[in-house]
Amino acid sequence: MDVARRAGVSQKTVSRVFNDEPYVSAEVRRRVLQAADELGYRRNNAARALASGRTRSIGVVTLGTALYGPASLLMGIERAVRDMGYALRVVNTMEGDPAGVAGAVDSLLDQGVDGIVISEPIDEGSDGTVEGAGSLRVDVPVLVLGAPPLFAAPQVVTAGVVAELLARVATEHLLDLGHLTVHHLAGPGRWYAARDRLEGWRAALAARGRDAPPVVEGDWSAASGYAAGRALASDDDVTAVFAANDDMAIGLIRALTEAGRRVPDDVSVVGFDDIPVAGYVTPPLTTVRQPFDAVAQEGLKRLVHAIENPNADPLPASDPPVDLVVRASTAPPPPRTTPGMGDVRPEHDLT
Amino acid sequence: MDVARRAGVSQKTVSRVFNDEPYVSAEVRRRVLQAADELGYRRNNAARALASGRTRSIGVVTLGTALYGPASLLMGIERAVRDMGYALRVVNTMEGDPAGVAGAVDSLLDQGVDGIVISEPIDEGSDGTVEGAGSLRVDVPVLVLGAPPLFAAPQVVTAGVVAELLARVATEHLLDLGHLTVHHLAGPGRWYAARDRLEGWRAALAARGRDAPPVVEGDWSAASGYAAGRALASDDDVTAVFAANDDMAIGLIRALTEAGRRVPDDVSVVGFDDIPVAGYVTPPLTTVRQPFDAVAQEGLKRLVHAIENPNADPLPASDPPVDLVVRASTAPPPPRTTPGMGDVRPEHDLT
DNA sequence: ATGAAAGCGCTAACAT
DNA sequence: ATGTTAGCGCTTTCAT
Repeated sequence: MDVARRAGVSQKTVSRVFNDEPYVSAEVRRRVLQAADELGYRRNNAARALASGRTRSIGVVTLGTALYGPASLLMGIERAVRDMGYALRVVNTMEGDPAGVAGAVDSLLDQGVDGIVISEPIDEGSDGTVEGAGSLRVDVPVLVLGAPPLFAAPQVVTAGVVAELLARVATEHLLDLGHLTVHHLAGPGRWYAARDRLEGWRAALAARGRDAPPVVEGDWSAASGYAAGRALASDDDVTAVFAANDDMAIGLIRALTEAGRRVPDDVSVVGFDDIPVAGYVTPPLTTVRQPFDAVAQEGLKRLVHAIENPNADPLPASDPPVDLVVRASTAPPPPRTTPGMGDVRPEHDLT
Repeated sequence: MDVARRAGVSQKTVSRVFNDEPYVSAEVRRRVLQAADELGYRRNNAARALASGRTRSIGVVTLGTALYGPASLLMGIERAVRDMGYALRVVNTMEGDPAGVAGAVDSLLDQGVDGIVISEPIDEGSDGTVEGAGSLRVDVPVLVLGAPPLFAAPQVVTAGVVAELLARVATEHLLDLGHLTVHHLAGPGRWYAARDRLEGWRAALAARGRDAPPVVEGDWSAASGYAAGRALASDDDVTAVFAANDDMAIGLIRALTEAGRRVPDDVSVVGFDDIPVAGYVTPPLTTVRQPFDAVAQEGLKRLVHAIENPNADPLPASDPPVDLVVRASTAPPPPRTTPGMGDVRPEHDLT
């Protein structure tokens, strides 16, 4: 090619310079670099991929929501992928998408990627399984974040199953405050993320020998938290609720407050995520923070290891940090008195 | 190639089948498809890109934050890109990144993309300009979302400069309620998104002949809104504030409330974005909603047009819808009385 | 330390 | 309606 001619060397030598291979004299390297610069040369990735069989890119399958958790995780993934020297390709699977995760993976495979990240998948089949996951032939390593392995691939690594631990910590915080039990406002059952939190809550209660009250299921939205709150407010036994995300917690608190149940005086609420406004709503929300960046980095390190060392053993997983943020939405339970309504005092306008 | 041999046709015919080109008999098409299926064939994108000179992919440069606005826009872009039949590559520019937008664009160009989307850029240079934007040679069409054109590229199209309009609507809403003027809690001045909103606010005031009070600048966070609120609370002339995003509005409201200024009775607040919890904080927030999906779709349609018709005129821009969501954080101003503190009553715990 | 030759798997341009 | 012939711009392999 032109750069080679201009520098008076062979094509291969140019290739060596750009790939930082050894055995090029400083003088030749300089000439090549200069020629390339003058010509505005940049190497063609398609040709590289074709010749080498590697694309140096990683594909990620996400849910296509701007929810704080998934969006934060995606940003962490982008950063981790770039830090590892790969390019990132993104495909969303909207909820209700007929093709689902399998379709997204297929499209990534079509595009050509060296590895795939599946971020916080959900069940899609009516039978509670990931659509088509079994039938798809995946010939690159896969990293599943926040869910069990889903595909038969040369190497499947998982990371970020930390939600269960965080849910335990959140529940224990309420128990430690003296609450006899903790109710749970769960996310949609089809989300692995929701089920992990549910399991953590259940485990924390079981460890203290407490019965788990019936679960209320929301859809992550504040509106669903509000609806749950209206139902829960009439039950005086409810003194503590662990909500599976902050949005629902905020809706829940609003419904409780409107029903005359003060937070945290009458009912304590813990959220999940620590969204940006969590410290500024009324009352400031006690919540747990997910280590998105740490999870993404750790997962990617292991995925790239699997890509670059196909026959080596997978890298071991390590435990990410846990971060409980205690604010003002949690307090010890109210003193046990004769049943009856507390002082009902609606404080705020409705919409 | 194997598929061709197995189907007993030429390589070119296989190519025709997979590209839906005309002039293949139904019979041959069937045979080819079957052979491909049996072999688990999928076409190699690198080879396609190399031979055709097109990658069928679009790169997007984003800010790498999980803020609701940018994250929503990114999701809209992904969807739009996929709908147009392209693959999406993502590169973030973290704030403070020395390479900045130019570095991200460069890396996209390295990867090989047919077009580039720059999503909500910010100024990076200390002199208030986009770092290196001028010196970079970009030879593919560029779409800039929410900012003026930044690069000299074969075609540069912009879309989504709707923030200014939305800011006008928000400000006018407060004016219509009877407020004499409206204060503005702006986003960081380096963000075009912040400056657009500032301009819209200023224009709305100017159109009614009102003076624009001094601007308070935040950093999008609820904490910065809270800090601004403490400062504003002591000024009894402040009866209406337009915040450049909902997070800041929520922090602002908290500070006002703690200072004994009731919202909306004493001070009205309008936010920007309609984040998921906006309707469930106290009081439910009046805000404007950005048409992210519409902006992304329209922008991408025009970008793809520029990619596929290099010599044609750019498609005209169209106006996206405007959506003011009126909730309970805005009301007419309080009756003008003798100056003095209202009833100070701190209602909630601090963190 | 450098070069020559071959070929990765497609599509473009031209047959037939 | 189908086939042939060339490359696309690199990396690989093997020489030197």
